[in-house]
Formats: sequence, structure tokens, C-alpha cells
Amino acid sequence: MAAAREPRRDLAAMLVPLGRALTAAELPLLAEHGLSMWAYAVLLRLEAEPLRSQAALAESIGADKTRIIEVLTALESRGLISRTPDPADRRVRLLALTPEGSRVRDAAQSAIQSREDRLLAHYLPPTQRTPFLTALATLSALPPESLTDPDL
Amino acid sequence: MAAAREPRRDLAAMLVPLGRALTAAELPLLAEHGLSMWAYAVLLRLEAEPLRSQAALAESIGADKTRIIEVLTALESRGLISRTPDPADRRVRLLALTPEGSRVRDAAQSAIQSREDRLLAHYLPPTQRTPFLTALATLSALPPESLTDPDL
DNA sequence: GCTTATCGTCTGCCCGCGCATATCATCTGT
DNA sequence: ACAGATGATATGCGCGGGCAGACGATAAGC
Repeated sequence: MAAAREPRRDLAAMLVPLGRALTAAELPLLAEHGLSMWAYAVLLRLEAEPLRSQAALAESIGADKTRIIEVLTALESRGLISRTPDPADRRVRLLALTPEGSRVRDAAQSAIQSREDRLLAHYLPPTQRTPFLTALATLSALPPESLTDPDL
Repeated sequence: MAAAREPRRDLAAMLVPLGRALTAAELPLLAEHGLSMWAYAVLLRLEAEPLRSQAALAESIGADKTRIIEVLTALESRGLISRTPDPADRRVRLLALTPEGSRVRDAAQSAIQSREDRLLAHYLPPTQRTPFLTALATLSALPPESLTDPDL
């Protein structure tokens, strides 16, 4: 038997439902800005500095590149992103956030994070909030292969 | 503009991919014990003391009651759970973990949590681990409606 | 005894996701 | 100049999850 440890629930058993609930809480806030979750993920990922290639964008946000096409088309048509052929290789698209896109992204994120701040303030003591967020930021920044490494 | 806050990512944006990666990391460990994720969720939820009704079980683990039937049938046929009509109301099934079910559940959970302990030890400083787990336990214990409360 | 409701089981449907394939335009290497 | 590869786009398919409805057995209330 492994060394005794304090009884606790599995990390995934705690993280998955929590993530799902917080995602559900985001949806109405995003809807207020006319955004789907995928659209919001795109806005979070892009910046004024152009990102090279839709395939790279899809990969970095965990989306299917064939499914992201219409999300980008809708965002572009609303003027929230720009999508231009790379002069160096006209197969490739350069993607960038527009000022309007920054504004919408910031407004949505502000609403979401204000709500999250109130949630954390309501349910966690101050001494736990910063370590919790720091640890969560650390773990979520790890590449997935570090997290699923079988030799860990 | 809301009061300035330290820049951070949205909670869901950190929690969802982390939960997904840790779920993926669990799958091979569960497979070693012949368990699917739903089967494991059932074993985690049940105990020697019978739980009254399959519908209640399904609801408490977030499963579709019509989909859980075959999971229970497979677990019962392996002798990991018992499933008996309630003498007080023979429509209802009483569900309980068997000693063998406890053993398999404990072995799987031990493998999972040992791995999680190593992950946390590897990537988080000691001062962050306990507050992180405590906060996570607190938040994940909240009913979903507290987390999605629009008036928060 | 009859009506209504509930539990468990089975089946169907829809949707989103993941993956695959095909096509066109474009690029690279020979 | 040509063959092969790549990026973007469109489409199809299978699977899992969520939900609904139907059915048989059982229970509760009148």
C-alpha cells in the first residue's frame, strides 16, 4: 500500500465539473457581446500583431481547423479580426485583432473576470486566493504532454 | 472601467484544458483496472451502505440515467457493485459497492492520486499545494447553481 | 378496482467534436 | 516545367452526450 495520504478527491474529479460550471456561467456573458465560446477563444488568442496561419491558431486554442473557418468568417465580417493573405505566401492567412475586436474582447473578459473575482472573494479566504490562482496558472501553462506524461 | 486588476487568464480557460489533460492522463490507469471513466465515477460515488435509486446515482454523478444502465450492468456482472430491488418499493434499485469493488476502486484511485501527487510535487512549491487543493475542494464542492448564479 | 405516477430499461434523435477526405490555389524543390 | 507538398475550405462520418418518448412493473391515492 502506498504511503498514507490525506483523503482527497481526484484532481480531474474536481476540475472537470468546476470547469464545466464556470464555462456555463460564461455563456450568457459572452452572448451579451454576441460571442460564442470559440469566437471568444479566438479573440483571447489574437493580438494586434498578426498571427501567422489559421492552422497555427486552431492548434493553439485546441480547435479543429476545418471547424474554425466559419468562426473566423463571422468575426471578420463583424470587424473584430482582420484576415489577410501573407504577401510572402498567399496560401497563408495572417490574423490580427482589430481595435474593435480588442474592445469587445476586453469588455467580455472584464465581465467574466469581475464575476470570477466576486466568486473567489465569496467562497475563498484571502490567504487562499493568490496561491490558488498562481498554482492554477502554473499547471494550466504546462504543455498537455507534461500533464499526461506516463513516466511522471 | 472596472478597478484595475492583475492580468490573469479566465478561470474556465485554465480549468477546462487542465481538466481535460488530467482526464486523459487517468484513462490508461483506469484501463489497467478494466474501468471506463463512467464506471470509475460510479465506484467513487457508491459505498458499502446502499444508495437508493439509480436515478439518484445518475444525477449525483452527472450522468444520463438511460445511459448509465449498461455501465451498472457491467459493474454488477464483474461483482464490483450489487444491485438489488428495494423491499420497500420493488421499482427501485439499491446500489452498493462490494468488497471487490472497494478494492478495485481503491487500487485505481491510489494509482491516479499517486500520479497527481507527483505532478503537484514536481510543478508546485510546497507552500502552494495545500492552499491550491483546499481552494479547489471548496469550489468544486459548491452546487453548480452557486457557481452559475447570475446575481453573483 | 381504477387511475395516475414512478423506476428502470430501451430506443431514437440531435448536436458538437474529432477525424478523414477531396478540391483549389499556392509554394517549393528538382 | 513539373511533381509533390501545404494552407484554406468544404463535406462526410462516427461517436459520445443530452434529451425525449415509450413500455412494463410497481406503487400510491381515491
